[in-house]
Amino acid sequence: MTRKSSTGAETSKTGVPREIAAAPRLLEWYDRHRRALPWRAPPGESADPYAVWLSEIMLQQTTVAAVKAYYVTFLALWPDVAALAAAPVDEIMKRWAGLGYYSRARNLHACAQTVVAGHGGRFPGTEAALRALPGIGPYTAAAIAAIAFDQRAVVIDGNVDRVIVRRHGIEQPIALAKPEIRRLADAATPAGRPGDYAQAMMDLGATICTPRKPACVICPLAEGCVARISGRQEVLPVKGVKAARPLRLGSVFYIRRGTEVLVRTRPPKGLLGGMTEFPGSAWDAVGDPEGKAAPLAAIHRRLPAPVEHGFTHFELRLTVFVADMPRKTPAPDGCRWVPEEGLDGEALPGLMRKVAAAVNLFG
DNA sequence: AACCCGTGGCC
DNA sequence: TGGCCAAGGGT
Repeated sequence: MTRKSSTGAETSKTGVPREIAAAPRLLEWYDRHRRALPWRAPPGESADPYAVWLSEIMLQQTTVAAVKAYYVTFLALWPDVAALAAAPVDEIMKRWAGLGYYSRARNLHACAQTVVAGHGGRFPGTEAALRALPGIGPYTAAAIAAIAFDQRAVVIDGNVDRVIVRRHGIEQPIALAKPEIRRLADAATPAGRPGDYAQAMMDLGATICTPRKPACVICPLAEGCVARISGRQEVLPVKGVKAARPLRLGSVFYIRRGTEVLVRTRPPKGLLGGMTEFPGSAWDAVGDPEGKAAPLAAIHRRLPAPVEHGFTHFELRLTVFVADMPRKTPAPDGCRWVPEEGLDGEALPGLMRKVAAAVNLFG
């Protein structure tokens, strides 16, 4: 007979939690349907900790599709942790440009240097030691320990959250259910093939137990899934209350000197930390509609349409001003001239690429 | 604990 | 079109 335990976990007639029995089913499915990804070792081969680490950092809050090309480039430029540690951080920022969450790039470099200087150039093989490295949090430490070092670690990412919430019919928002999710994930994690199990959960979440329209009909874990049985697979997980995204305004100045353009480097920490930008005003509720924040006194033309960009927690609308300066105009303090042709090679974030594109279009 | 931190693709 | 979402970490 079937009953519910106090945690809400389904139990079989033997009293064994279904999650334990589910692992072999999941691994069998993984062996047939695993995605081929550039950072994955072939079946049966052990993964390179450096490759696993690099991919996991890039994949933090970032889609597989966006990561692939960056990963291939990084691995070609810096094939091992020593090479990455020896690279100038500016070069890493440039190659990271466009991928977002730029503190990851700075931490990537810091982590590589720590591994070289403090661990003899080899990644530590325990979850606790990995967790102590810059840019490696609970998820990434567990993932590397499991995938690269074959250790039984409880790997919980957004996919695992979603799969477990559905499988157990948890009706609370994920943020409130974290402790229970952790308990259930721990109970479900097998001792054998921990890396494959972790990646199987991610593949399941990415291809079958997707956020929208999950493909329960072909799901290897459909049996015993509370959400599936109750028809609530498209309702769970319940979403939490989202904070409103305020609008911030500002100005940005695209100032040319012949074939060069004026740029500066943002402070190392905070939004777009360490990245290159065109000079401009602060971003606030008021903005700079008249272009008073111009770094050089000049005749500026205002582009007909502002550049808009969505960040995680606010929306930005930038008024773009364009000016042309005489050949020998010196760069103001904190700014420098760079060839327009070389902008692609700068550590230019997506927002600033939008600005450059708007200038090319209108000005 | 609650914010802060990018970007592109999806429907 | 706009809100949602993606292999989270730092503070």
